[in-house]
Amino acid sequence: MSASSAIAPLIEKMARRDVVTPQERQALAALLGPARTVPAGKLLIEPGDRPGFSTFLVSGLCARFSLTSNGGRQLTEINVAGDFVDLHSLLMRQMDHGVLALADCMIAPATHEDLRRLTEEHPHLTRLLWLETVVDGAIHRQWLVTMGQQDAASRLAHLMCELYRRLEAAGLATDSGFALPMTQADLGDVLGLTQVHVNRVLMELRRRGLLLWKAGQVTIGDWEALAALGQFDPTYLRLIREPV
Amino acid sequence: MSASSAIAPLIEKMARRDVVTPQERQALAALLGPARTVPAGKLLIEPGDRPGFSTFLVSGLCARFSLTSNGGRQLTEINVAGDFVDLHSLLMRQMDHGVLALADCMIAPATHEDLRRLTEEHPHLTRLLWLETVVDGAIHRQWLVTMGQQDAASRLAHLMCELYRRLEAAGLATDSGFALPMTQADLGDVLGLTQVHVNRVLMELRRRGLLLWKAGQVTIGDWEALAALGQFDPTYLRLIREPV
DNA sequence: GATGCGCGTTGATCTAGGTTATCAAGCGCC
DNA sequence: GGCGCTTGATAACCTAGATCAACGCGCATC
Repeated sequence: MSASSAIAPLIEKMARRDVVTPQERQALAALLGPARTVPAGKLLIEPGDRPGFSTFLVSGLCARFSLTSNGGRQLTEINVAGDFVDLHSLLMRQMDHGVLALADCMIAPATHEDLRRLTEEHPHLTRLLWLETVVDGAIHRQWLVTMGQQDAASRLAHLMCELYRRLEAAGLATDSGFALPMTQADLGDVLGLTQVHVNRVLMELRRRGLLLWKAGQVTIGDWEALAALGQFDPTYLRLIREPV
Repeated sequence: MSASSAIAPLIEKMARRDVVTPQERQALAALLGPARTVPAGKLLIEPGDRPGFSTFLVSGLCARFSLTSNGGRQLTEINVAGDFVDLHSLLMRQMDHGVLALADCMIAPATHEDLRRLTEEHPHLTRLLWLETVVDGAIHRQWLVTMGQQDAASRLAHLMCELYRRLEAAGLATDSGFALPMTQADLGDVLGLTQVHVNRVLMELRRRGLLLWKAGQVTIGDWEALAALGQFDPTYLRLIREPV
């Protein structure tokens, strides 16, 4: 896969937000080093690492996670193709979390040296990359709101709405649903629930015809009802054209 | 208050992370418009606003919040003097949350026009401002971990540790504690708990000698025990010298 | 074809934290 | 000095979700 097609999903997402010039597209494509694959279940990035590059997700699905000393694991964001999974490490230097491949992933590195040079030479593109990390923050805030204020069913509904919209933006959803190759236990670590309770809530949503999740494939049964249950408002995903 | 002394707490924080040149200090000071005060309990920023400037907190204490349609309120971050409370609005354009003054606040605006110009002319300073928003994201992630994986007492302990370290970095803590002018109900909206349960947990921590909170003043009784209970690791606050 | 195992499903029981209500202390305000 | 309002403190009761324990099914391995 060429660097320019590898970076395509990111450019597509950025182009929904602002004009991206041919020179900028070229500069982005030039960032990516040789791609490699990581099989499902392996780590893309170890927690605490100090990478000299940021990792771009060309294809697949992965999740940021933190471990607690009492054996817990919290997934703090799910990343889809077109996301930099640790762009913030350019500035944080030390990773505050790890990144796990949920499905087989293809990733490509962008060295911090090249990224830093880009911030010197392409201020507008820098703002667009900055926006990527800012949207990560907005997603985290939204998850905090659902964790703190909504019950298990609403939380699950909200997550499914978010994933649908984000995968759709990356051209990875169908009219009826999307692939979600993770276990119910993984999902519990996203929502702060046990695998058992995730199962019960899934059953409930299935029974009410809102959602079907079978063989790693989510089928939306009733989008309106699902969005209402999850109190889903996509503003925070910032998928609209407003130049920066 | 002059612009240069108003921006001082931000420069101090940045200088813990990287070298900030005199020209950069000057450029930062030049960002701030005339300061104004907002009394405790009022909003600095309405949710959904499209401000033409970002708001810098010169002094006081405020919190980002989101409301849910079922009457809930979640505070997603507490901001201290030296923080930009909505730097991300430069890129998000529309606010995804509101900002509430917990104590009387003095704030100063930095127009998006000036901030954009700064990103054109000061790449290194741009990276330092970018880092500010990246640390916000790291704080959100840490809160997600505590919300999803820790019980009420650990969550409260973690929050107190975080606030202590951040206020200390801003020169606003004493050896023994810090001012926390908010109600137990507010704190419940931070932790995703009810006021009643916050009260129970506070009593428990007080009984165990970890913490005393009286008349808006937190006194740390046993830092080691508190940090252990909250599983607090300050890495995510990124308060160490590592040039970007 | 037997064996194991990951994953989903289900039931029984327990508990952290929610809900509701009450009361007292502090405090500005008339 | 009394009045109303906010905040903290507590108690009684209730529920969402955790915990623990099976069990079944698909699927890979031998």
